[in-house]
Amino acid sequence: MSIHKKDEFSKKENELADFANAISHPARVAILKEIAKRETCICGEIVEVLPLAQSTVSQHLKELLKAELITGTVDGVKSCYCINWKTVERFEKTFNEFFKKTNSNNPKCC
Amino acid sequence: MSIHKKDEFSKKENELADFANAISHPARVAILKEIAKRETCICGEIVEVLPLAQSTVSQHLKELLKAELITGTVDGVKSCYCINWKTVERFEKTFNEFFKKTNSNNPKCC
DNA sequence: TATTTCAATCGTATATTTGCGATAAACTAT
DNA sequence: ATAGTTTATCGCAAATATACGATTGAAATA
Repeated sequence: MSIHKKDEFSKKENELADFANAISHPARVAILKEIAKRETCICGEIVEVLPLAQSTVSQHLKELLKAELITGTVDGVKSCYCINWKTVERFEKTFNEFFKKTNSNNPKCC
Repeated sequence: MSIHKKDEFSKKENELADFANAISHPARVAILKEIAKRETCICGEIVEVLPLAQSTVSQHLKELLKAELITGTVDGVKSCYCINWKTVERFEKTFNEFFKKTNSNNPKCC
């Protein structure tokens, strides 16, 4: 928290960076894809389709939860996960807002 | 390259993760913002507006270049940088494609 | 009740990222 | 030629991230 000077940057900059960080690992992208392709929540089964140990997958799920990209509930012995579309849309909006402000085909650019 | 099993995941998953990784640090977001807000390329001046050492900023710029998020040219003793809007748009597209496939307001979700 | 199953957490090893100062390389100005 | 600018790179220290096996706890089942 001292060498990584996150406090020196604005809230928006950190928000965008944090979100990006959540999907900055192929395993987390794969997990999201696996959850998103279902009609309902996914209960269990995530570990089986990933080339990673159960504890590792659990850690990645924890990070996705922390970023509020997924929601989780407990169903008996199983854990169920869903995409949190609200967060996905919020990121989309923040990203577009951030990058769409300026001229995207400036001839004066190098 | 062995402990981080990136090879085990698909090309698209890695592409999305790599892009996200490039903007997963507030300093890099701040750098992009600084470059994007100009009408033309930014030559020099980046270091002054960031709370980081020159060498650190240079490293972040290198990463943004690697991700092709910015382009760089040399103008005498100065280095000029521009946003590579093509990459920004490609990410936007990949991201939307990835997340828009499924129902975003599924009542069966937890 | 005893056993099995599922998933979170702990402990640990290794790899990567972040950050800075020092230096180098290349151009500019005197 | 010399001195000053600007930026990339090197070398290092510290922080984080990634991955796994082992363990734990809680619920399901025999």
